[in-house]
Amino acid sequence: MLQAAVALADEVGLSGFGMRPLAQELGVVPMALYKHVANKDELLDGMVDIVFGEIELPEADHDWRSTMRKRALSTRAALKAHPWAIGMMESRHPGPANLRNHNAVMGCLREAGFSFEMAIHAYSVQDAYIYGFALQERDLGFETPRSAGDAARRRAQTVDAPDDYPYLLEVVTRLPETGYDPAAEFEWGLDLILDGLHRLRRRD
Amino acid sequence: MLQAAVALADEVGLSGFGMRPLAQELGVVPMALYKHVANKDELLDGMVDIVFGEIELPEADHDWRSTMRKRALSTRAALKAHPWAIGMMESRHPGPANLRNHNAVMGCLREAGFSFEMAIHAYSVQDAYIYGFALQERDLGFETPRSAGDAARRRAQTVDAPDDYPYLLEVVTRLPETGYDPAAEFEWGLDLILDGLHRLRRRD
DNA sequence: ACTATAGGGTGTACGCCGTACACTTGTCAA
DNA sequence: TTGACAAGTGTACGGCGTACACCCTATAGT
Repeated sequence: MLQAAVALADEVGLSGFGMRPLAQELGVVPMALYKHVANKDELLDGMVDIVFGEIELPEADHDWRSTMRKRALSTRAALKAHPWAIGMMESRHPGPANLRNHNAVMGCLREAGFSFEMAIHAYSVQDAYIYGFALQERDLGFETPRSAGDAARRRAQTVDAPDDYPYLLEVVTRLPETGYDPAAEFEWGLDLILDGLHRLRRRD
Repeated sequence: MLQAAVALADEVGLSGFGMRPLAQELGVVPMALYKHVANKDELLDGMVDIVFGEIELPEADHDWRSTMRKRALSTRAALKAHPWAIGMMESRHPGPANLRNHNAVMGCLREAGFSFEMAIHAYSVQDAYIYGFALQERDLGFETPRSAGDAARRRAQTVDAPDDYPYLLEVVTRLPETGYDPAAEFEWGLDLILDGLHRLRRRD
């Protein structure tokens, strides 16, 4: 049932998702769902934990940097597959997959020699970047290099007086040419952050 | 009317916000609102642009780094005052304040000598971090040092088997002691990113 | 073999939501 | 005086989450 709920939300988005559509999908009357979950909120909790379960757990036998890098890419992949989850990953009652994930990430940093304060800093900046990037990617519609250009052009056409915004104009004209690649963009920022953490850590 | 809508959303949150409550607040019947906006979506567009309007515009006469730092702090402040806007800043039809803001940020970077590609990178990583941090701050309930500790403790109590998650346990026990300060945390990550950009820029 | 129990599905109904559509009212220009 | 137009009103429809009472069926205990 949770699987069906996730699949439905993937298809129709968060706004189209609900108890009644889900019931229909399962060939059942809406109230039947309430035999398995207390309410819609609890259902969403379970769905978010499924998404957490799709994120690769950090493994202990690599260096912290490549481990963190892998889990960042994996997290982005999960959020890309389930865009409806982006705003809910940290806001809901945490499930077991959520706890395992956070525990493993924190464990990776601490075992790598990060001080407690430093580990908190590192965790915070990485997660903020990952979630924020996923949010932008979803909202701006920059899915692929091609669609990024299309989205940029579409935005440009809705602007009344483009000449008032010369720098924006440059973006929407040059971005399609240069072939913006969201995956590469994500890794660029991620590496900038990991570089920064690497440098600061050596100073301990 | 837009002002009233923003104020109401600030009070009751996005879930409690709607045409009917807003109409009641204004002492008017719900359908009266539709003389001023086409629908709820357009209303939200306007509200988001008000939030954009509260973000200080970068000024041209400072160096790029302190300018970007100021606008990041200002953006966080606006998002903190209007948490309901966090997931909507880049997803809706852009209004004039939005365009002015993006144009000014891009202009600051380009005038400071960033190449086009580099400016895109810099913009992307900064905005992802700002929006992501705001999202986490809202969802985790880390408003002040004190409430951050409370939130951590509360989370800890809802976990079934805390001993399975030793590193998580360390977080929820030590965070309240160390006096986690979200504002300081935000600036820590922001400076890490700005440092990275500064270093990369010199290499051009 | 008979019955009690419980887990899952059903049907109805209530109060929310956004909003389409037809109507009234107040104001000001021609 | 009249006509147009901006602003507010009332009713109604279809969708939502879900409370509550009911039913069916499979199993367990006697």
